[in-house]
Parts: sequence; structure tokens; C-alpha cells
Amino acid sequence: MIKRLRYENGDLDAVDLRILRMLVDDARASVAEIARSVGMSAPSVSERIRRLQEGGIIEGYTIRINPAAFGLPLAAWLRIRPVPGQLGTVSEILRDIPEIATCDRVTGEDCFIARVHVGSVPDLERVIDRIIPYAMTNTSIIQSSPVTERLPMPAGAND
Amino acid sequence: MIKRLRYENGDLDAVDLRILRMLVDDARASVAEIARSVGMSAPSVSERIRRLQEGGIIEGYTIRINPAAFGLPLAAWLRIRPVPGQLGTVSEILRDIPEIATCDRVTGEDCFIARVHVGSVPDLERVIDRIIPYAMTNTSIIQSSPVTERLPMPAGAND
DNA sequence: CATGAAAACAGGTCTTA
DNA sequence: TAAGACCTGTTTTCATG
Repeated sequence: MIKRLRYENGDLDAVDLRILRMLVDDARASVAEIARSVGMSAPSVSERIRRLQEGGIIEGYTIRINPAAFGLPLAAWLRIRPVPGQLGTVSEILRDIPEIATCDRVTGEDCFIARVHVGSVPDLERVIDRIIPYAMTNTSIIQSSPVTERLPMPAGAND
Repeated sequence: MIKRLRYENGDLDAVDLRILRMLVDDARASVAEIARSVGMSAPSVSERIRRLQEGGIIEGYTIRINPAAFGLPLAAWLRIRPVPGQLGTVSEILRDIPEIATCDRVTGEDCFIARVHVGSVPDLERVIDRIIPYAMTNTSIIQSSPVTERLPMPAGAND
């Protein structure tokens, strides 16, 4: 059985998925180029992209940054477990730490998972020292990335 | 003391940082618009963007996807610890699971940290079932995101 | 197919090492 | 004086009706 991806305006078909993959890969690919690749006219592709935006599937356009290239070669995941009563404080501190590139609130023993980019181990220590008064932390240095940011897909989707 | 962001071709100044922030926020902002915002001519901004690309700081252009909008409303972080001797196998399996949007190899007790997007709890179970023969897993459902993907910055940077 | 906007390009000026 | 950064005007490309 084939799974169908749905959104408010109807089904996403294989062409939509190919368009999305191309845009994830290179958001500056021209409409003409995408059209050629999927075998459609440029206006048709243009219209599909418009619908993907209005359906909220494409939230926006952004750049991929290489933190190492501007002096932040050390990346780590921090798991953060606030001491009772300090959850709000910790949340605010995390937002205020500029080295944190992303942070999610999660279920389970840890309350937050944050990705940090720093220049050195002492810099990492300084980041942790800002959190440690209000939470227990657990740090994992990123060594490599077997899967870099890509379009998630349900198993057996209609692509 | 002001920290200076360095890259191979020299220093990044405050204007470069503003350009990067604008592009992270909206990679389709026109050069003219960015130029107006930073108080420069379009060609100057264009030249700076070119240098940021050639310096490897801007790795590429991409789109922000909302997985919930196309039928994957449930997101989770998986921590994965392969049983001895199965690290390579696990790494391959993780690459093959289409629901995994990103996966890092890390130091510490866990070997991998992966973000998955699925349609339902049963779908999450199916993902975990593919991994469990070769590794111990620990799952944290994402509830919210106090910090959404942003440009990391050293404390006290020259912006 | 035509129109309008936006980006790439070329040439000229000013500052600074 | 030479190099680099920026600005103005022009051309060409691309998205859109």
C-alpha cells in the first residue's frame, strides 16, 4: 500500500517531492532548470512552488552556514536538565547564549537538547558554566554527520 | 576585548554579519534590499556575498521545510548506542531510514544522535524497530523549539 | 510571447598601505 | 604609487502575466 502525503490543499505527488528535493539541495535553482528536470513548463512549476509555500510546506528560504569556516570549528550537542523550579530560567538563558544554533524542548529525562558551535574547548566550558547553576548538563562533541540535513520522508511514500 | 571572526581571506566585519543574518532569515532577499539595509551599493554587497561563498562560510542555499504540513507532525530525537561490532551496520541503517532528517556521530555514551519526523507513534515504533536489533535507543519527543535554527555567534563577537 | 524587475558586468573614483 | 573597496550606469537574464 502506497502512503499518500497530504496537506490542506490536497495530495502531494511525485513531482512536488522532486521539486522539494531540488529546492532543499539548491534553493537558487531557477524555475526553468527545475522545470526541465521534472519535464514540465516553467509556469506549472512556478504555480506548484507557490502552492507549497501557501500550504506552509515551504516555510522559507535560508542559507547553509559552515560554522567552522568562520572560526567556530567545535560543535556539540548539550542535553540539559534543569533543577526543579528553574525550567523557565534555563529556557531564557539558552535563548541568550549566542553560541546555541538550535534548541528543542523534549520529553524524557532531559528537558532541552541544544546544538552549540564554539571556537575551542575553553569556549565550550564558558557556555556550560552559564547553564550549570540552574541545570545538569551532558555534552557530546560532534565528530561527523552520517546524515546531513535532508527532506524527511515516510517509508514507502509515493515518490 | 572584542573577538574577531576570522576566515582564510581575512576578517569578517559587522556588515558581513548583517548580510549573513539577513540571508539566514530570508535567502531570497534581493541584493538591492540587503544593500539598502546595510547602507551600501548593490554591487558591493554582491561582492561580499561572493567572498562569503568562496570562503566556504556560505555553503549553499536551501529551504526551510515544515514536516508537519505534509503529514509528519511527530518529531523526535533518537540517541543510538550500537552493540559492540555493529557501528558500521547501524550507520548504514540510519542513512537508509527516510524518516531521519539529520544524524550526527558524537562522543560519549551514545554514538549517534538523529532527528526523525513521522506521522504517528506507530510509525515511530517502526523506525525504532529497524534500529533495535543492532543498538540501544533512547527516544525524546520534541515538544517545542525555544531556539529555531539561527546563526551561531561567539560571545562578544564584533557585531 | 512580452514586459518588468533584478542581478551580473564594466568602467571610474577614492582611500590607504 | 599600487591595491582594494565601493559607486554609477549599462546590459542581460529571469520570472511572471
